[in-house]
Amino acid sequence: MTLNALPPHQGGAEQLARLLAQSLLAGHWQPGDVFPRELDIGAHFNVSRNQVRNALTSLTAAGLLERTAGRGTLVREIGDWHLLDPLMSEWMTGLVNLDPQLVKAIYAFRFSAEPVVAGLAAQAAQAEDIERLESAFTGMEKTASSVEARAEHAEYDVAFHDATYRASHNLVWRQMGHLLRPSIMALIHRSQDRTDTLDDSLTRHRQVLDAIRSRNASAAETAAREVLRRTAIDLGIVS
Amino acid sequence: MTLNALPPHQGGAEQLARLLAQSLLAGHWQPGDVFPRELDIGAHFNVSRNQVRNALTSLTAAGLLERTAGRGTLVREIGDWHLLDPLMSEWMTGLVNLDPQLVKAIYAFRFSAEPVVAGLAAQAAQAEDIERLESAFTGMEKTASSVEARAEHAEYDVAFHDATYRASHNLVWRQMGHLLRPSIMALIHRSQDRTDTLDDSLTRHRQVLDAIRSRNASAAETAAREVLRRTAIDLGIVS
DNA sequence: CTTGTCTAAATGTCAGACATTTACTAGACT
DNA sequence: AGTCTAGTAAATGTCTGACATTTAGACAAG
Repeated sequence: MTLNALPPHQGGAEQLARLLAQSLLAGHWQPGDVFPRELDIGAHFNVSRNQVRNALTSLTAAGLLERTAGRGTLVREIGDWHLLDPLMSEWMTGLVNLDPQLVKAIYAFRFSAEPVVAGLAAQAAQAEDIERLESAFTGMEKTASSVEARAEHAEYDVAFHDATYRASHNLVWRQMGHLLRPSIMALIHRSQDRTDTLDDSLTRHRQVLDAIRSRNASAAETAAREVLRRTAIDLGIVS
Repeated sequence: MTLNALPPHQGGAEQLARLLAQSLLAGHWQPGDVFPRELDIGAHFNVSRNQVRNALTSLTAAGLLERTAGRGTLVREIGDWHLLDPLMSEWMTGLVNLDPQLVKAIYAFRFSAEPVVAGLAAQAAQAEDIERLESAFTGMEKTASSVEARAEHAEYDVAFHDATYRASHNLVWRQMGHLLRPSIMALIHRSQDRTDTLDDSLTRHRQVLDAIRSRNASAAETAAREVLRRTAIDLGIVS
């Protein structure tokens, strides 16, 4: 595998890190492949060795690469990736070629986890949590009709689910909210955003909101499951 | 807050990172506090500025610190910590003074999540997963009676739960296995390891194993809940 | 066939100078 | 007095070159 030449004309090591990471996340590179040497990368993108090292440090911290002193840099297998590192979420977001295996795995996780989270949220939500949920939901409503506001709608969608995780008032669950943006963005092109589909989605989101507001945990669980069910079926996660 | 002088006589920046991280994880330092400057840390521990920068880079990646160019290094609040970063797990493990708030949050997460994971495991487990579970369980049995094998027993305990996460065959759930070691280690001193308690624990673990082996998802869920229930009650997570 | 040594090549580390960002201070001007 | 501006100090960020350390492989001696 070689690198697609794309010199980052602005910004520093973060640009480079994103570039390299996305090359890995797209599914090019086999586990065990040797990654280019620092000096080669630096020469290729015309950046200093420092920048390269900083970028590679990030990728290593994310579990994408493994570096040893005299050997070089090796590509790690997908099972070792730190999918919950916020940097990973940032890299995954906006990547159109995200590995389908990853999209499916993340969605399968959400399908199994979010009902539980919604149930916890129904038990633990405070007034400000309800406000966040309502605000996100009304944003979804406003942007549902127009087609050009699709990106904005997705942002409100992310905000809604993130508010659910936060409402659980658990530090660990809250961290998983980072997975939402890449998961939702990866599927944005998938749904034909037919009007009836969107109406249906809105209705189900509203049921989650209502269940949390009325502190009905089991209702929140089933409602959250219904929100995700259609896409889960499409992805072959559940029948 | 000042640093407890403890010059790491061996190893490089990782030792320093662990030291600094544990100082934060123990709950000293208030959010917003200014962290010592690079040069001061270097002078204090007699290491080069490079080592300090490498260590601080790790802590920053873990969400413990926030660094800006001319301002300095600030301590971030607990809600921003990346609890799922494997480095964090490593730092938390073996830390006796772990913030009780953290211990409780992690255990509350496990109490809500592991039943689901066990259910998935019952659906997705392969032969090798069953083997891992059995191996870990027999290890727990062997080390249950003697008191001096308490640490070894805890390792088998970790291995058992980790095998459950792996058996779910979901990349995201698998990552959460990293939380197990600090969670279990933090509670090792808590239980008086009375014999009847240990017997009870073994019985419940066996029920999880049997349920997964017989592919009974709902039985696995309830069994996993029972494994965690007693400690959850002790911690005040559930009544 | 094993062992030891040498060499090349890669990442890791150091030290110093310099760049950049930020907060603060002191004036100058209205 | 108040406000804008310039300047200064202090912190993190970056660059560069040299050197250290680790690894894999080649090659020869036993």
